[in-house]
Amino acid sequence: MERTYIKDLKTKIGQQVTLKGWLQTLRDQKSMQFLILRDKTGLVQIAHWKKGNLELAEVISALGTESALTITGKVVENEVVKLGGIEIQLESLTVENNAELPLPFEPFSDTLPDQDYRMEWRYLDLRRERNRLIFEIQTCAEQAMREYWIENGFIEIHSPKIMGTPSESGAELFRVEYFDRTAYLAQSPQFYKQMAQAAGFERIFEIGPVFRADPSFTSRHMTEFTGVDFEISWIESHEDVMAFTEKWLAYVYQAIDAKFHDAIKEYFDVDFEVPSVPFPRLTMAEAYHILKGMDYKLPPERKGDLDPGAERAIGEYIKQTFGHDFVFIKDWPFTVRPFYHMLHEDNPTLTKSFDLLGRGLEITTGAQREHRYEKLARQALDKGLTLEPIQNYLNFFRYGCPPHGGLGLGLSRLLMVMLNLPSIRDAVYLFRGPNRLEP
RNA sequence: GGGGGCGUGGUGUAGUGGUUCAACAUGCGGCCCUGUCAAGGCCGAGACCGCGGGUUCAAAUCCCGUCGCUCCCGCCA
Repeated sequence: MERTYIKDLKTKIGQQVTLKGWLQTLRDQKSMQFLILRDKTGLVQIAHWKKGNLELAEVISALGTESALTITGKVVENEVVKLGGIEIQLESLTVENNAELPLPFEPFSDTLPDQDYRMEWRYLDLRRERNRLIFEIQTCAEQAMREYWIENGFIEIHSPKIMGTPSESGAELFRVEYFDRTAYLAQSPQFYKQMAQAAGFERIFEIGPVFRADPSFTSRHMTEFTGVDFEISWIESHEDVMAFTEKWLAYVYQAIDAKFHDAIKEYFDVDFEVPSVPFPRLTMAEAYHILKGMDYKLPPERKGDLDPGAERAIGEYIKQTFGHDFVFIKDWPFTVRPFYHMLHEDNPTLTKSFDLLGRGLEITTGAQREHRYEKLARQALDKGLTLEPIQNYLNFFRYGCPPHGGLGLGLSRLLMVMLNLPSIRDAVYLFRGPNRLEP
């Protein structure tokens, strides 16, 4: 018999249906048993008169909550039933997989175990609709990103995650055995994205894993995460990248708003808003001026940079002044940027780069890249790098590479901002950190 | 890598020197209840208070070390 979803039951009054789902609650009384069944569309009560089928009553009595069940019964209206005024009169029940008792924890309890413990039993934690919703929203976000890219002529690439040479810095790379050599896990698709520019792809994107060997113990870092990257050729400056980014993100927010606005309010208590375009922009110099006005004292050793406290302060300022969740901070000093960011012609101490902050959290770094071989090599040397290890990268810029720029965005960080999640561990399917390799 | 906080039955918490300090909630087991609905009632099992050492007549409670978790900083997405 064809499966019916719980949300569709009101159209099936009087009919026999088959439901599949999990046992949320069992109320086992003297003469009756009430089962609350949950599927991804809702909850419904199932009623069973014990004397009608004593054998079945015994099976039901032995069920553990969270057991996976297939049940068949007749849909009846019953005003007495508080759960939607509908119930199923049970006819047959199959235990697909009984849940052992006791459960490691009760996923639907008012008080939940701490996050680390829940991670051990992540599949139980994910049974709550609030958690499943995060990944439905992530799916929607990725689809909207792709739609926007594809409509704008982008090509999707999948760059390798195993690399032979440390690329950007080397310090944060995981080393892996590769037959009789050492290889490294990619900490960014940066160089491969740029290769696609030299290849004449003009506009490319990639959504894929990124590995960082940083022993970071914060609520916003992971050693493996999903990076969202794109790169565009023939730009005039980083302003073009920012202009594309804000329209792209607004499109993503629109798609999510259309589908999940009410659910986000219900489960995350967030009034989801599509951000207005353009996003506010601040130069680093302006950001410093604002921080000074707010009496935020930046540690002196952070010259030219922002610390997380400063980012939160700026986010707060932007929210109050412009009512906006996002702000581009642009024109960062070369001292705090990688060697491949392009310098301003009229002020070579500053780069044509930007960060995007969402609610005071850094979710993106982008820039126009330096595509002129001599200048790029000079900048690498100025950063104290030697050219030999990055020669393959430098070669991209020898045979007609167009001017280009792009960005990298942390997918889980974007979800944190969208849903106001307190930790990135809420926003990722399975967390990987310095002390977390399982499950 | 540096700093702060926390660590009590399966889970979440209370207790912060002794005398009802090992408690409460939830979950689990049993019994009861004419249809319950965050079900309810009664009974029961379950923690040597992370681990090691120390102070004290006396330690879950104070001190030191250690491990684990967590947050902040550094680093970044």
